[in-house]
Amino acid sequence: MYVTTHLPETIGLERTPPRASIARNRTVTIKPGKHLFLEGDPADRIFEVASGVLRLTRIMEDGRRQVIAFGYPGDTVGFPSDGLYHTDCDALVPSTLIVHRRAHLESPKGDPALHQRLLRAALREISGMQDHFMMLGRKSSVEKLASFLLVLSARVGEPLGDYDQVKLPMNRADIADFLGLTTETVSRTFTQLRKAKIIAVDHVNTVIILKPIALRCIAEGDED
Amino acid sequence: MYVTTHLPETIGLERTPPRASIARNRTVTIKPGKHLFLEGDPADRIFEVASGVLRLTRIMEDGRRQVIAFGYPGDTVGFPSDGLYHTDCDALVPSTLIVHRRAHLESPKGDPALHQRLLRAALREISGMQDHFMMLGRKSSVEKLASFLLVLSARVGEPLGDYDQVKLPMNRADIADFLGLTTETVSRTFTQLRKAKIIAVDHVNTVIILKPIALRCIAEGDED
DNA sequence: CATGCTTCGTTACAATTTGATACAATCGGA
DNA sequence: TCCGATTGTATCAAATTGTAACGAAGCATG
Repeated sequence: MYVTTHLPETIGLERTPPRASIARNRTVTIKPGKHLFLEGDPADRIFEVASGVLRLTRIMEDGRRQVIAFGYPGDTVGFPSDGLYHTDCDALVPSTLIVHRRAHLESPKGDPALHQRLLRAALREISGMQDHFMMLGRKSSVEKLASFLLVLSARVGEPLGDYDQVKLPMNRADIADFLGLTTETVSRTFTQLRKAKIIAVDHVNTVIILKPIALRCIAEGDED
Repeated sequence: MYVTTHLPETIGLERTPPRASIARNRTVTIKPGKHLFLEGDPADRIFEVASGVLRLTRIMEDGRRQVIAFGYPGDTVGFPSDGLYHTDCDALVPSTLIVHRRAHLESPKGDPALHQRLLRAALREISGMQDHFMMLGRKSSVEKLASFLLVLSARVGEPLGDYDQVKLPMNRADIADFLGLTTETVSRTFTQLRKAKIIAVDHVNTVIILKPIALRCIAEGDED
């Protein structure tokens, strides 16, 4: 999910290019469910999310899935290694992306400022992933969900009266696969936070954070 | 733990510079238990492991620890974000490191080839971390340990008769914190693999892989 | 507009894995 | 050889998962 500033959202347009034939345009739009790239595809382009939400996943042969990250506006996705993408990437909602050539990441020739920016994004990515390791390896299910909601709240929360409201474009299975839990556990944990009046859930995919401080305590494991 | 080729090992020398005052030498040595840097330190240097093994960790306020990675020869550690290190790093055995200035990662001026190499290392790092996500989030304890031993075997295994031998410079707690388990579970799982005659354990910190194929099956979750 | 289908989320209960605790065994350094 | 740290083992508790059932929401069809 990365940790960056958020840009204003715009609604994605129509034209969705078939994957692997992305034109040399500066921006591109992608519809929900459509793939931007797959694991193993040659990675000639790097994408900055301008609006929408992307989902980066890896799948094991037996079907187990890990959501590596959600790509929110301001995030950069598609870092190559050995010239290939190492995750699948698809859109959760209509999204618009700024397209960069891999060459701009690899060499400052042509656009040193862009090179610099992509490089910084890669380093931020490493740092963000290190945070997530702690989450996956050492946090309990409540701590995971609380942390997740807090990060989303900081990134894309919208004020609603005195509270903060967070829309969840992903379903429970996505959250589960992101946090290393099962959907049932995610569901049970939502209920637990709801019953403790720390959050309220509206229409399944909107969360209102009633007690942000309590949520933070839980996320960090202060007592229970 | 990263996935790269291994260089020949050499024994670390005497002089251990105090952290944060690393000279402008090209290489540096570090003794077991000594810290190369801490989370939050200004990150002016990037290090390539020439010999030895490093441990990168993050610690939560309540003491919970996550081993982010082990740094083996060929690995690069110390990628900065916002000019700071985001993990602690110390040595498990005497280690020698090649020191690079951060500037070489951030700009090709001065040494374009080095810039290129550090950049590639950062991208490999991202890819390697994505692998580890799957490990932490979606694998069982046996699968985790089997995967771990296989990667070590591929990276630093030594032939021993018909088999492959792996030395473990880290203790059970390190392995546990790397895999998101407890030491007891790691211990149990070692025993389990030992009783199944898939590995043999010599002097606690040397593992002989008796059935590499069976180990791979377990690592990938083929049956049980 | 009603119907049936499907997907998704929630809940209850059982099963399993993992964690906690305690203690014995082993290893390595003094 | 002894001592302390690490590791292994056993037992029990707790947390998470698996299973199954159910209800709500969305969608297509008649």
